[in-house]
Amino acid sequence: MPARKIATIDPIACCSPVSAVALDAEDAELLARSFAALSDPIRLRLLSHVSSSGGEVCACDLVTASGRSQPTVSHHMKILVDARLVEREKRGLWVWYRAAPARLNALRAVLG
Amino acid sequence: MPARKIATIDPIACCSPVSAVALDAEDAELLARSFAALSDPIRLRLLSHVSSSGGEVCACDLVTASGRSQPTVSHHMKILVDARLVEREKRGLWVWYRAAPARLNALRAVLG
DNA sequence: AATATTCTTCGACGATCTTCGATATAGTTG
DNA sequence: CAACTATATCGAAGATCGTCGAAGAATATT
Repeated sequence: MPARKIATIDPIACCSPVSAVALDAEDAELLARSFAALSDPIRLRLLSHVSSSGGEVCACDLVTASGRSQPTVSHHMKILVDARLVEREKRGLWVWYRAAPARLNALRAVLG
Repeated sequence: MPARKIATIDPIACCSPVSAVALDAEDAELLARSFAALSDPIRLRLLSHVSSSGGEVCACDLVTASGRSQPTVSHHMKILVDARLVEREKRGLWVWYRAAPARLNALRAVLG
């Protein structure tokens, strides 16, 4: 089995490992966007907070935990949701976040 | 064995997986800097080019392969070197790069 | 020594990012 | 319906980033 691309179509696992084949421009763009979501310390702590909670975390809890303003947390969580690293569910007035490990697994696969 | 930190001292493998324990500010800062090195499509392609070559790649080769100016490539390669993702060796007039997989492995461990 | 070559650093410009106050939106409660 | 609450969006200020031409540093050649 040649070490070619796994599946260019699949937006979750788009690329073969970095060390296997040189990335084309489109895959690089997609991957860079994902890693950009992880390139901010506040976002990493927000993601870690959600992931390590085991279940769901309320947005209001993230505001107090991160020490940033509410609009700032909302902005960062939107980036994490758009990157498919966390899932968002609104129930009543509150918004609940939970980890979406599939994309993290894909990124891990790309790294090696 | 509790799922605490692996080794805060080690700059290579600094952190336990994101999903295990909430990151502190210092670890998040260090990790964010590493992921930031991967958050640009040009850098991803440069890294991929070096990693997939199997051995060493000359800087001049990277300029033609990336389609960017020579100072821009030098700038990006410096970021990758500073992030310990590639190693640089100067021999005569030429600069050679090779992959440094240890840091990539550490980042992969953090992701899961 | 003088010249040529390869790469790094500098300086600058435009684009993007982070941040937060103010405001808008959606949903609840009286 | 009106008041209230949790979150999202807007607008702006300041910081950081990507980019490249120009200049500088290191090394080889003649």
